[in-house]
Amino acid sequence: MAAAGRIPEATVARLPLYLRGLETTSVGVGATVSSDELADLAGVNAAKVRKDLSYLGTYGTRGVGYDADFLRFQISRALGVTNVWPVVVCGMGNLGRALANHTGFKDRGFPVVAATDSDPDKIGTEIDGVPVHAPGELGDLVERHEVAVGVIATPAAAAQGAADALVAAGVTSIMSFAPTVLAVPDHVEVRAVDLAAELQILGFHLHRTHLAEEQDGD
Amino acid sequence: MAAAGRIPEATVARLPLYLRGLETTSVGVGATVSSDELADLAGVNAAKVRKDLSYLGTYGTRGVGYDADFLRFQISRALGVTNVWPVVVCGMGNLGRALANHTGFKDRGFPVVAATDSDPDKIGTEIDGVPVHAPGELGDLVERHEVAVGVIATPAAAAQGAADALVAAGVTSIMSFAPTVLAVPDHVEVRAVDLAAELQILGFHLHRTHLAEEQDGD
DNA sequence: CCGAGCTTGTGAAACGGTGCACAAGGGTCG
DNA sequence: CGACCCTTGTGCACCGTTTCACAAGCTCGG
Repeated sequence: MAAAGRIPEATVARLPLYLRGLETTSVGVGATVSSDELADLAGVNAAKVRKDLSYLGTYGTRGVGYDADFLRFQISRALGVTNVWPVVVCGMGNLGRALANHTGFKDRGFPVVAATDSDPDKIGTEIDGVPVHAPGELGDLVERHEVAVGVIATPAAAAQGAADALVAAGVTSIMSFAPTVLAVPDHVEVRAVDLAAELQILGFHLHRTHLAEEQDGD
Repeated sequence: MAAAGRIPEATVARLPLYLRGLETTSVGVGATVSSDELADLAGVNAAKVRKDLSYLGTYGTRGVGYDADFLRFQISRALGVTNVWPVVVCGMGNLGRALANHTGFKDRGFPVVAATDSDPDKIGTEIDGVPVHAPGELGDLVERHEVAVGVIATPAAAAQGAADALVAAGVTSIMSFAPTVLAVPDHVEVRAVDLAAELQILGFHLHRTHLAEEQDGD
């Protein structure tokens, strides 16, 4: 299996979990992890770990495991974590503020360098150290800070406008929390996170087990 | 295809999107939607819409489409949206506060009735109308408010403790934002949302296209 | 009442991902 | 130095999901 062939999307989605696992456990230099241990750290099974890592290259040693440090480096490299991708947050409501201040972003190479909001009271201020600008300045902001990723945390009604502005400014990666479908060109990648939808999926299963219990119990 | 047979997990995950689509477009009583229109509203393709809806039952009319109101009702019923599932938020940091105040939750049947935090300054206060309690009171809170869903928005280190407390209190549905694997019994369903991991997936593709451009361009 | 036109519902094929099971191969100890 | 142990890497079968393609079936106009 070639070192840098096509990596399946499902594998890409798990690489951050492996990396997280390797980084949260303080392993000494030269220490090894087995696929079993890494599986526990990431919450998947060992077969998947081995198959996933095999897409990156042959970095393990049979009978021993993976050198933790080396593996961390290789996953980081595959993910491009060596780069720093500046982020702009559109919409500084409750969620936007929380995201702008989220330490996990900066820690993993995604510093929030600026934000936009349509509220005149917020424009020109700094919220938790992040300067808030008018939506119209998005193009400037992207260019000035070499923004690579846009996070949309506006109300649903404003989301498409924000997306359009981001795309116009040349941003090709968008993470959207707005409960809405965004229309963007093909070369732009959108990851939509609908928190309420997520809860509704939990609700579906709750509902199911409730029904089953009623039918069963009486 | 039976009306209430097993619904594939992938379909369940899309039902909230269909519902969202139907609710955000103000369709008159008696209006119909075609699978094509609904596909646009939900951001999927028409074939998937038809297959998904066929798992719920035969609610469309050939040559016409689906009665929008009736379909909305049927999807709601399948999802159990008629029920209200009270939510408790563990960890009132930036993210927890944003979630507790998220209107999308209450609007879709998931009112945040209480929160916990370990900060003594917050315990006993109300944040945006949500009373904050000590983590030790979780059991009481769950019982008193008939909490059905726990949202974990604590730092990673405190997440397992919060999960344990929720499980001990009888909660079987957990949505976790902590970048950590949670160990829970089999009957407990966890949906883990790692926001930084999400960005890293975007970063991977950014990295990829950057590499391709470099190799291509010079 | 019939035919044209449209949209659903659904077999069936294609696809991607998962998990098993085991050969390959390095380490270790006697 | 050889036998044993251990863990990786991977071929393969399986499964859930997606997509296609088309028959079934409804509506409407003539």
